[in-house]
Amino acid sequence: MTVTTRFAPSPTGYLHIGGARTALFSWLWARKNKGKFVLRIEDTDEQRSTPEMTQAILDAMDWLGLDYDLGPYFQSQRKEIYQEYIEKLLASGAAYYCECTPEEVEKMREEARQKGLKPKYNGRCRNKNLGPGPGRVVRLKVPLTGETSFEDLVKGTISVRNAELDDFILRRSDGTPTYNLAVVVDDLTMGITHIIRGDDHVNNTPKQVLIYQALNVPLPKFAHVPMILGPDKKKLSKRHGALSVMIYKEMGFLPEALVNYLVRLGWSYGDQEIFSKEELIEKFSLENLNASASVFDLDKLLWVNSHYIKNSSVEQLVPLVSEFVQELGYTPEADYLAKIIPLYQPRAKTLKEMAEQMHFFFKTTEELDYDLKAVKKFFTPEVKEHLQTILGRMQETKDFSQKELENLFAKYLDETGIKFKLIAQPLRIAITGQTFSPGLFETMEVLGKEKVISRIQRALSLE
RNA sequence: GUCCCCAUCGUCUAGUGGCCUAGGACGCCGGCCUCUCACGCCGGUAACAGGGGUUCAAAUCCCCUUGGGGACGCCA
Repeated sequence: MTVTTRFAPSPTGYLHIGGARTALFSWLWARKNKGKFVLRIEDTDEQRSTPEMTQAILDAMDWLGLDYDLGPYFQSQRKEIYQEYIEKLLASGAAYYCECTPEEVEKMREEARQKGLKPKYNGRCRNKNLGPGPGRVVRLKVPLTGETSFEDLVKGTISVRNAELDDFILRRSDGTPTYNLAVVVDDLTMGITHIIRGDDHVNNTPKQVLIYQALNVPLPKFAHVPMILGPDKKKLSKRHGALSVMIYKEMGFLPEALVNYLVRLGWSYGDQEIFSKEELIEKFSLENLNASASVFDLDKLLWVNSHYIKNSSVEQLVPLVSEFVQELGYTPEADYLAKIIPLYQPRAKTLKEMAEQMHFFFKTTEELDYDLKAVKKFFTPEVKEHLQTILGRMQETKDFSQKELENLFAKYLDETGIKFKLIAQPLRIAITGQTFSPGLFETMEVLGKEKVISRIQRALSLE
């Protein structure tokens, strides 16, 4: 049987970090086993589901590189199939109609709570043999005794006493199927072999197992992956910021970096930290998934991202960085950007940071803002004299390459006996306006003779 | 409240009864490199939640406690 996994988000919100990770695990498992990955949109909650959210989820998966083989299927378009299965359950006596109103059921729950028990429906209509009728729901007749258990691929055996469960609803009074019914029917009819999903579904699983059993069909394999927690160890939520994965794109993360980080969060392969996608497909396994929840650590993500930035090719980076640069209001030529990017690859943690740091490459000499405090500190009369002389020599140079510039300076230092340190910072301030930048010679070469000279001139005339 | 799940450095983790004086990574601290900021390199800091068992031997197995998370909808 071909391994088939699925990702089944409900389009009531953006694709968040936790969802992205389970999608990733499902995708990896399918790819590793040369199986199929199904995308299913669980939009049975018509009030809260929107096409915009569906599109946003699709976009996010696309950004992460999670391609699917089948789907997207929409639960809203599969209503007949659910009805068919509900009828089967009704016909076999595994399910029954219930006429209790929501208020009545709430009362039962309240009574149970009073007694310190788990709030449940008390099975009042279980033996009434009711037929269809307005306002009536269909409930599953769950065994009163015994227990329901299943093998979880990450957590081991999980079992619940049936007495803990109640006769939950399969079909609402408006005729729509509930989540638990729809999931089982979908997973069954789509041939899902491995259900890899979030931890928060563990409690639903016994109910679903009961439906499989009532339908008299074999169980798929289950793998419940732990939740991702915020730094406060609470479920990751809006107040931890950055919920949607697309926000990470906006923050300047590379999708490969996010993928790498997310996989390593809760999964490991010895001591290895960096994995290419191909390597992940080869090495991923459900057994190595950690059973406990893990805390999202932005610092480590940043580190992984900087690794990927260092190891990306300039060609890959140009279009990406270009977007961030444009956001800042600059529109450099791609060729120019391609020369600047290598200077920042070793020093930037995000693409956004990269774009922000290179601003002085895009400004004209007149637009450049000088750090006046630094100018005051470094531009002593002696230094200005040196810069003046060097300026003259630069003007005479034809070749403004890094190598030629290094020669020019070496010669000057040799002649005057001064240390490079004495003029390095002043020169940096003169050509970048600030006290930090990539190496001076690389910077000057990329900036070009004309700009370098005009900037030194402007800096010298500042005070 | 009830049920389910989980528990190694601050964080992600290695560890599947002896290789553990518990390894790696991020972070942090210190040093080196150096034209600044970074990168890089070297070194350091820091953990088996607690208590009982089982065993010649336990971070590893069992039980209890504690702590954390999740679920208890005609939401998904």
